[in-house]
Amino acid sequence: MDSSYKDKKVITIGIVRDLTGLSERQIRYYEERKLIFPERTPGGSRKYSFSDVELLVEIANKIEDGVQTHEIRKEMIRAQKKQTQDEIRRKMIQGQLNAQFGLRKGPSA
Amino acid sequence: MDSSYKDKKVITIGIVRDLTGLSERQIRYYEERKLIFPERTPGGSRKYSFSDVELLVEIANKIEDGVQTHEIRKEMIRAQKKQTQDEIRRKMIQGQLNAQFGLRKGPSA
DNA sequence: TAAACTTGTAAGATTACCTTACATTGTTTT
DNA sequence: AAAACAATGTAAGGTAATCTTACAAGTTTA
Repeated sequence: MDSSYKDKKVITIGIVRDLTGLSERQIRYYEERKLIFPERTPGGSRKYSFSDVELLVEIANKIEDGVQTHEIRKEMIRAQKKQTQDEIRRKMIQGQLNAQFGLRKGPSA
Repeated sequence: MDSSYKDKKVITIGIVRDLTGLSERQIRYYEERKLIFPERTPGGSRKYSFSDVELLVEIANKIEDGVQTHEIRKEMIRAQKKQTQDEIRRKMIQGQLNAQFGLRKGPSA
């Protein structure tokens, strides 16, 4: 529900290289290892978001700490799974509240 | 003092074209008329920010209303001048308050 | 009407990006 | 230790994206 400019995929790989200090080779390799998922232009050029840039910096830090892409991927899946579960719980609680008290979407109106 | 991702110049002209619906010709022309100021890569490619994209949409709307770039530029300069004045006034008032009461930067600490 | 405004289009050149492949160095795994 | 894998560099050849300049054409302004 945030949906700012942060998640819009509009940055080409050259800019990402400059923003992160990583090589294009590295950026493409992390995609190959399924750590990052750029979109593509009709012509095939990669497009990244600012969120992607942030993620790449985190990845680079872990790599520097000796963590392998394989490990990083597992961590990411774990974190993503947890977040999904949290969202489900949150929605369930919201559902219970609505059922009990018939509340509206927000405190307004 | 905002300085989010919104003002970082990271978007190439093709993406701006897609985001705004304008032609590259138009985008470059509005630059020629000093309505927009992209940065450049070392190789010479233009780089725009999300703010630039928003501004281009506003420009496009005015153009559609029959306003000429010349007029739009005058409006922009006027608006910018006003904003500068507002900032000066705000700082002066802040200065007076600090002189009178010796307040800190924020309500924290 | 002449001049300026706005936009399209084309040409030719250059930059940016793509994929594939091979090499290297270090680290696991068998 | 040998083999396999991991991470990265680099090179080649090709395509996409962008750049500047110039001319055309319809519209608006002076």
